[in-house]
Amino acid sequence: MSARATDATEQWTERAEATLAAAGHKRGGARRAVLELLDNQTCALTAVEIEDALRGERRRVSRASVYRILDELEQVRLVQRVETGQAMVRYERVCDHEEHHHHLVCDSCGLVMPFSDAGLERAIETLSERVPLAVSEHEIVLHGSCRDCAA
Amino acid sequence: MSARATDATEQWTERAEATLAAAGHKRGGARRAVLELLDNQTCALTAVEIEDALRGERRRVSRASVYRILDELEQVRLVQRVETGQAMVRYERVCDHEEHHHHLVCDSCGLVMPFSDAGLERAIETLSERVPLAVSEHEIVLHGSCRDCAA
DNA sequence: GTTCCTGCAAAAGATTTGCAGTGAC
DNA sequence: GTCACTGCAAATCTTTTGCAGGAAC
Repeated sequence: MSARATDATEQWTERAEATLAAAGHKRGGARRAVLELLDNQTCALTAVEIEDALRGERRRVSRASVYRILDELEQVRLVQRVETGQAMVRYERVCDHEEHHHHLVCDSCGLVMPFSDAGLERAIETLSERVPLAVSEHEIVLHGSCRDCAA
Repeated sequence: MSARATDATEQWTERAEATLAAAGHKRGGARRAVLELLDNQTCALTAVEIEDALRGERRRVSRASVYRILDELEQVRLVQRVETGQAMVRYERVCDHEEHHHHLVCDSCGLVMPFSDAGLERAIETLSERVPLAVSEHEIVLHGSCRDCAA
């Protein structure tokens, strides 16, 4: 299932540790666990989901550490926030070589799915040059009902 | 400055009260004050900003009421949430006859500005038919530095 | 040995809820 | 008179911070 656990993606964890080391950080077990978990996700997770997943799979990591680690990673652009209007912020890794994507949110059951669209990216790019803001990032969220909930 | 205080927009407050009445609500001073305030905004406000603005301009409204009123208004689609990644949710009125718009957020100073783009809307519309979600709404936020902060 | 990493407990901030009194119909 | 509206205070939930011990370099 997890098509992400390949050489190409293992590199993200490695790259992350290298980037952090270059920024003067030391290695640590909690952060390593968070990195490996994020590296195997297909979509964005909340801090609580990360904490729960780690408790089951790898090693227990305190919630405070999860937030601190996510914050560090966000600052060096290894992860990005995703605001889905669900009261909690979601986070996912950023992969240069991977297609930029956005999110679909089912307002009934809370399901979050990724999607990408070249036409949309083009429109955003063109537009970015016409607005009174030096655009560095953009976030697009489509809300609605997923197939299960719409049925 | 406030180009919104026209007949066309006054109608929003009226329409809102009518919609609420039809849904079985009674009128109330706090809600009226919130409606009138929202009707005169050019962009989205947070609950705290609404509370502060009302304390100065019209009448004091408790924060709990602000949240309750915004929630009611959101449910009947008279206002919509705007997630700008600033820890607090923003709200703005929904106007059928008005151009659909999205938001620019300056990550340095927190400034929020509206913008709209027909090409972008077209791209979203086309795309909406190809995703595994019955899309009811979409939200687009561009992040970056505003002119003052970029200087 | 110094500096970063981590967990725990407490704090902070936004939003929600319970309850009682007031107002609309 | 009944049911909705509102304010206040308390509760809840997410996220942040202070502190102390342990680990990395």
